[in-house]
Amino acid sequence: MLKIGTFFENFLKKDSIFTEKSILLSAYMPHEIMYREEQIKEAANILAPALRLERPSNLFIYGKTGTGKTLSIKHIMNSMNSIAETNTISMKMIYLNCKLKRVADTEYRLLSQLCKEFGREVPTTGLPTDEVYSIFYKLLDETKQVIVLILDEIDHLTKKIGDEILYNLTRINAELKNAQICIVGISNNLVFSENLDPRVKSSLSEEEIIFPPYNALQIQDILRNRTTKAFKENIVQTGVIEKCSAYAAREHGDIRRAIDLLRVSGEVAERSGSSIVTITHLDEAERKVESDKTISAAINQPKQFQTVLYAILLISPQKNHFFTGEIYEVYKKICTKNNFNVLTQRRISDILAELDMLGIINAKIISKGRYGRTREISLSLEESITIKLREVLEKSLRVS
DNA sequence: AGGTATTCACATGAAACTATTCTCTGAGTTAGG
DNA sequence: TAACTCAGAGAATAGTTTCATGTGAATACCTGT
Repeated sequence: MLKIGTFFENFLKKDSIFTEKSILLSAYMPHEIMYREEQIKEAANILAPALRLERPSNLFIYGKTGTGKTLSIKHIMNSMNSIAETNTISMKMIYLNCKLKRVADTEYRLLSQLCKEFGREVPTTGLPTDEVYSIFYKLLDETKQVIVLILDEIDHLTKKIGDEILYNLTRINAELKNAQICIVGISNNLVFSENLDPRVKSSLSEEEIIFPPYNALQIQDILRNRTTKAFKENIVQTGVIEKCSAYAAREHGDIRRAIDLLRVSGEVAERSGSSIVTITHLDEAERKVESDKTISAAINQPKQFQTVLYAILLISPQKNHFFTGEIYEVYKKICTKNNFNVLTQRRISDILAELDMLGIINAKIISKGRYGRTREISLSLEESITIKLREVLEKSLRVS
């Protein structure tokens, strides 16, 4: 039997192929941002008046995931905030991610986060929203200042609770005597503003910047740059970076995925005791990233989601596509057998739509003429993932 | 044959309900002066 | 009398249910030839 102590000692002795793994984590902030000079300059130009305590134009930033939007704006924010601090300018930029669950994904929570930024804790519940509004107004208007409010993933916010807050926020300036507020919205949905209240739309997008996706060559360049910093020399075999960026370019130029993939490749290589990262490791990493993603997506869903998904997994070996009604029958059986309470078909319909959104299943609404209209559903996962997922769900739901 | 009407099996929407978590308020209680 | 406790009212939120309405095309049913 392996002594666990020896294992750790060996682990320590074996030197890592990484020099600085944190460089490949998504939280890493590089000092320079490659291929985004233009966008950064443009954004900086628009926002710079804030440093002279003039209200900048509201700004809207579009671009798909992993095109450097968040990174660039944070970069600008950091430098502007530090300049404001050293020169004692009462300007402040605040970054909020509207997608984060239980942080800023509702009107109330958004406002309470803002209050918190100004050093005033607001209870998580129990207060009327109006109250939080007036607290925020008061805090804001206490001093003469310019606030730049960055709302990342703003499309999630409006999808969930509508555009009323945005309207209120854009209108807030008229009621403030001392302070001024400027809104920077970031969205990865390119047609986001289409279904926005026209008043909000016009005032929010006084200026717009579009972040185009990186092309394969740019991704390669960025990956090389990171590789030299993150790995020891000559660790990453030639061809790995090229293939990695090809993967990412295929996925609409998502640099985050490319970097993730590179890091996991390194981890895979390290775990298998290899001293170099090869293409085989990369391939394995791709599978791993993919399956980790779906499994963690599934496991983080509520019980009922998992039950529905489990029902789908039970049907899928028999047919390659099936309908809402069939799933509902199987689902009901599972529930009664295990003493879960059975939800209505209406709800299951919504759950199926969400599973589709998550990319776990593939649902298409078809009409079978005389025989009704329904979703035609198929599982969009590889077999190996399916098996793993089934095990995970069985454990989590305690069924068999 | 060709055209129209039906009809199925859900989809989609809106509103209302439920349970949980949390605050605020004011009445009642307690302990010390 | 000040401090404390505790129940009740009110909010926010996630997850549902209830009720109502919408929908695409395969079939049933006509119609006139």
